[in-house]
Amino acid sequence: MRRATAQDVADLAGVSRSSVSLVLNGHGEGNIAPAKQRLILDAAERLNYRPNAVALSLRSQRTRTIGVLTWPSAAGTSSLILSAALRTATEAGYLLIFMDTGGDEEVESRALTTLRDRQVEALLVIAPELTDYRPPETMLSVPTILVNCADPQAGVTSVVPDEAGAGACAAQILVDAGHTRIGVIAGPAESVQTRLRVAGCRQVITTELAAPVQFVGGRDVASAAVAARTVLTQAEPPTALICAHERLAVGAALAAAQLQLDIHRDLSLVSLDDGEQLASQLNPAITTIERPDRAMAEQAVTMLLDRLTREAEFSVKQLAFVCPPAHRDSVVGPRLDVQPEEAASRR
Amino acid sequence: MRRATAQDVADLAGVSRSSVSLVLNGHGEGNIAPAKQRLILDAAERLNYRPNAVALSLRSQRTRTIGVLTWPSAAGTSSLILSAALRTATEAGYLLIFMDTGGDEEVESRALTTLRDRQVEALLVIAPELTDYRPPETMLSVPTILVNCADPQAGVTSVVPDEAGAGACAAQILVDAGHTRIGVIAGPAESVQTRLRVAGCRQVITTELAAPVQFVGGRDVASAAVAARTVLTQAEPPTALICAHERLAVGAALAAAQLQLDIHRDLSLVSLDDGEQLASQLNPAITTIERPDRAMAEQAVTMLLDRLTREAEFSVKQLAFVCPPAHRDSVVGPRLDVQPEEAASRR
DNA sequence: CTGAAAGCGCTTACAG
DNA sequence: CTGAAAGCGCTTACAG
Repeated sequence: MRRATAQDVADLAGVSRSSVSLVLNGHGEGNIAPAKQRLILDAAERLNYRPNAVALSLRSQRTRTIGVLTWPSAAGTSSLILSAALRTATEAGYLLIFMDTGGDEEVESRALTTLRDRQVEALLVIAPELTDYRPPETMLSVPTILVNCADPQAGVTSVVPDEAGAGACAAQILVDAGHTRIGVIAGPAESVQTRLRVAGCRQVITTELAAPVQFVGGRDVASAAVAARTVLTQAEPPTALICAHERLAVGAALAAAQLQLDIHRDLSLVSLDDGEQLASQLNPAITTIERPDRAMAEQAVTMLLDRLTREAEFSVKQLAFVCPPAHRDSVVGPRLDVQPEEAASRR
Repeated sequence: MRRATAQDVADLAGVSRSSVSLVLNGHGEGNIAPAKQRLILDAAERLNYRPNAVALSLRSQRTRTIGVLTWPSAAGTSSLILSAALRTATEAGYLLIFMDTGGDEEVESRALTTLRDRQVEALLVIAPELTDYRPPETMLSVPTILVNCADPQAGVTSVVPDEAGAGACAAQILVDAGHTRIGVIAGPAESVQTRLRVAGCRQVITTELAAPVQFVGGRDVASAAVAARTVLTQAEPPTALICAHERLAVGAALAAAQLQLDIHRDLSLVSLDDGEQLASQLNPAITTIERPDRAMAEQAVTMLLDRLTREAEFSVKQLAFVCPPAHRDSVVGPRLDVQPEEAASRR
């Protein structure tokens, strides 16, 4: 069954296509006789008429479509970013077309061509975790925003989490709680995201504490467990741990369990990132510094829409979003081993 | 800078639009003089001409676009399904337009209308975990496949994992290894996915073992840890555990660590699902039954494309994909507490 | 107040 | 061998 066109409506109502268009777009008043308006509305209703968006696009030269490029891969991209971007765009009447690059420049280039052919009005590049992104030349022809990745040359505007700030926040929480011996499960050194988080920790710890801090590796759950075990079994173990990622926190929790260390009583723990809602599912729930995925996505899409509708130029090149702490039950003051005389004096 | 149109190419080459179209679409041979063909090709190249896909769609009445509806929410949807669907569609020259329903029928209905207006040729409905899905009436006008969800009335074709088979497979692995006392961390009872997995386990265990099996709850990491601890500390504890989901396996691993139980030596563990690659990151890596996300997505898109290009009707109403086991290091035979005389007799 | 015409960018018969 | 015309479905000036 073919979809009804404006011509079908016009035929049924006994008027011309122009009249149908006028009435259905709210320009009937003062132009079309009230009786005819009713006729047209009824006919449209009866035929279940809806304008063909493709024809509309060709006519108006606007597709109301935003291309989304996942880089280096769609796998791993935050579904929170996706859903927030989706919702914001939909509410404004825009559609999102997704394409994956697979981290391959050749594929990326073809994807950009396809998107350009489809006349997308703007572009969003989304990365699973903060990385550098070097936009190809062709990208410049359409308003573009990078989400969770940034152009080192700052040629393209980006919306990113303040990862260093997040690391600093984590460290500050522990320092404020009174910890002086802090260990950091740092994660893979080649990751931009991890490097920034650790740098933020280091900054706070070294200035506030003037105490040595231990940075150990860990790239997945198992290796984080090993790293945590190593640092927790040495002579003067840290009283608190910072994990650069929630998976590392799972590893740390595993190590603590093996060592019969209670995460509330014996050891404090702060984790960066709770995108997978893993850290918050542990017992006790781990205090985390969250990545503002929803806010970043909303901001990016909103900026794009503003640019498209109001022709407003982007006023900033990089927007770094604060990562808010979620205080849970894994942080308390350091455990002071109670001395007999001290205990006595308390009475 | 405006994009070049076929008219621009025609003007530059000094021919008509028709000739440009003919040559650029490979119908030049025998129709257009070789010299003119060269002229046209050069002009197109010089102007960086690419046909406008919107105009093409209007003309051909084909948008080469598939709508993707995430249900009940985009958050949590497997990025593996997304990336596989993306790749398969892209390779065939099709585009994917995503819309989220947020689990709201009103929103879903609006999304379907929008997709219909945009003239999508087919529809994919994707769920984060196996659930029932009742397609609204309006859906029936375009070829549709449900991925990871199924229509109880079987009105719409669906591609799903064989969750019961996955559960059975997990149980069989432990039975084959010689375990007779098996505990199951079952997960939330209201989840279709979980219910089927547990039913599969139960089936195998009760027929193969004629031994009682313990099913305990667990809905997240923390509660799974509690459940595992309960079952492992009773009088005759199970020698092996099945977790209906990898998050539950993390909980079980935590409980085991607290109880100083070694997952290889003292306790075997099989987990369903490794979509987040959590179970495989533990130490030892946990044997899992994988969800065939990639295969399901490829199959669904391929069926849709076949239907669109070859007009082939769907021949099956439901495709249940086998969930393949990934054997790792968490399964060995049950630990037989070595009796002195037994040990002696072995010498 | 209303219809005929033009045009968005394309391709495919159809004349010549 | 090549160009003019028609038409996909729409809207917006423009005549009347």
